[in-house]
Amino acid sequence: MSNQITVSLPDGKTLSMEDGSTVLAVAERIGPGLAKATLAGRVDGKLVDLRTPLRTDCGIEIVTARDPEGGNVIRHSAEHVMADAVKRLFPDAQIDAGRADHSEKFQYDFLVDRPFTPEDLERIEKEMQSIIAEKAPFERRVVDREEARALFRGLDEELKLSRLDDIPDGEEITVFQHGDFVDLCRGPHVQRSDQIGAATLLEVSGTYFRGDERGPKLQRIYGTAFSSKKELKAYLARIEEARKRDHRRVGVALGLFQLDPAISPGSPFYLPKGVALYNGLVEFIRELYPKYGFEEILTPQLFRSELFKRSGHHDKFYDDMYWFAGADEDEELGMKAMNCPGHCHLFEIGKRSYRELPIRWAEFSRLHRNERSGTLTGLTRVRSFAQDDAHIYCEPDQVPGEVDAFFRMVREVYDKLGLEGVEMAVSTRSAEFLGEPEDWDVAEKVLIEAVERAGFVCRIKEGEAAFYAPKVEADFRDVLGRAWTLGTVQIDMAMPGRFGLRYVGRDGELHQPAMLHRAVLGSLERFIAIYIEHTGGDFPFWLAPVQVIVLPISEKQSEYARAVQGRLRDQRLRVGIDERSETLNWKIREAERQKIPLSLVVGEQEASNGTVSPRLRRSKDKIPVMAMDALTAMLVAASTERKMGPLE
RNA sequence: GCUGGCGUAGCUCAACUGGUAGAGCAUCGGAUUUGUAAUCCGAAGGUUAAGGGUUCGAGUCCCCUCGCCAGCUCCA
Repeated sequence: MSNQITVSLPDGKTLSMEDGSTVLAVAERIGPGLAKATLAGRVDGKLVDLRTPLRTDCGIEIVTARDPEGGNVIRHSAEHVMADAVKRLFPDAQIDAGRADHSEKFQYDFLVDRPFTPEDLERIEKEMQSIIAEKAPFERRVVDREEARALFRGLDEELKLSRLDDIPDGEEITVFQHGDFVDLCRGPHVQRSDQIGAATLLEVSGTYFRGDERGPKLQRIYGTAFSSKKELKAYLARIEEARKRDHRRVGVALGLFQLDPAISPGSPFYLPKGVALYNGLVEFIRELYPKYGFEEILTPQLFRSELFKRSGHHDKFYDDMYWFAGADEDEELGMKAMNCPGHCHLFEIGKRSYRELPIRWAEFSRLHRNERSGTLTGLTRVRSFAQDDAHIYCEPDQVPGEVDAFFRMVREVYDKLGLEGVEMAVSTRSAEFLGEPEDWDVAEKVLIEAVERAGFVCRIKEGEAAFYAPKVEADFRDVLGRAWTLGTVQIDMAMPGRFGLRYVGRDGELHQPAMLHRAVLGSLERFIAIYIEHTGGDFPFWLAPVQVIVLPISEKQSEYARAVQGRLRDQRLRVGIDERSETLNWKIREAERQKIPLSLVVGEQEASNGTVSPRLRRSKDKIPVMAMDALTAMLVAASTERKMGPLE
């Protein structure tokens, strides 16, 4: 029994420990300070509870609050503390299960006879504070199924008994206890409750047991916890900043769009400034298309359902589309929800030769999808949208080159937009897929290799692909650390076959082309929402709805100010003017609030010598007065070369 | 769709346990003619989301419709 195992530490040192020692014991051997700070361990890269006995030689890292995983351990423990607090205050409540999710929140579901009120949350939070102050140690126990069953039966925790039954035979069953509260749990957990430095409850919402609408209705409480009050404060500040940047608020404040869900749910009404932004993005992509070999096409908005039967959408996507009865008897029309069926049909209309491949067809048409009402959110989830969509038909051996070109375009576009830190995620086939498994293996491999060639970080999302294609998603993390999917490229395994697409090859025989779907910005609506929140409305100069505003100091300079505006407008710049009888200070304040990149102050001096006094957004730095000729040339260059700032 | 929380002026928000619907910004009018982030005065703006009910009296309580927000396979 007293065999020794060897554990190696991150710094290369090794320790000889008794077989069955815990992570905590290792930390204690290293030093008392580290032992005190220990929250969990990483054994051969895998997160484990600090009480788990070590049975074999292994590499160990000690997880403390400094480790990002440490926060998750703290939140996972705070979740138990919250459930404990609820049980103390509401002894009849049944516990279901909790979770520390990826967004720095934790949650726990309860079966109670009435919904929790905000006052209840305050009481629960207070109770949590006293549990934390009790410095209750967390204990881990391995139990067998019968013990666990007896335990939760004794506590009248029926939901928990049901959860227990979900655990497959042969799997180790562990429970964690602190004070009198015991829960079925894998861990890992903190040593004592006071390692939860700061915790607060955020909101309550309803949910269902196992997400099943027919099952019991539960109450879910959300909270968050950190190792220190300072971190909690920073988190709350981040939430507040996100709230301020909410595109629904900023979009309306900047006069970009209006939403009227009562009149058209899930569809934006774009105002002129919003259209400037929308068109600016479309024109940007459109301008790059010749370089990347794309041609734009336009296909109908309504198709007979025959088309969607061929594409498979009538079968797999029916409820997500809008359908109409046509004028002819039995005619069913489907509103365009995606461009690909129309593109495939267009491909098959002509006789295609290998000489014209790759065919790269792009389309910016508006699409309509019947999204469930509860899922609609601002511009991020809408029923009416457009994509910078394109489909590529090529010979199979041309696929890797096309995927490489996609990544080049993604990089160019995101760079100009100032989007950094994009990661790629390859989704592999799910249980339900069309086509041959061997073809999928090849396609998945092509995508992974292309991501690596392009030098992006590559993650794998097992089983997350759409039924017809493995895909790569460009995941972008915004300034607040939230991840969003932007562009995507997919290799279609189904549609060329379903449409019977053929081209004449070099050998004179008919062959089936490979087909790619790709979008760089993805949905323009979603992109605009994300971009508003990322930039806070501070758009790059080339994209700003109003690029320049002219600010005459008094009405005496009106005429000159209009001349300045006219001259810049002649160069296709978007230029406003503020001729109101307000102070200069007020006009500048307004220009700042409207996030206009450049203000041009014109007073008596400027008017008399043909100059302007430039003022950059968010900058107090003095800029010397500039002559109109020089300024005009500079602004035109900044706009056409798509620079971030006007005077770069 | 379902669960919970909500819905007051164009926007942001007030209105004690049911007792005369208010403020700031925006808008309009007037004064002011301003040199780098808030000039002054005044006016107008509401069927309190729609409908129904309880009450002497409803923004407030109840019912219903519409809409918004958060969440809704992913595990103890």
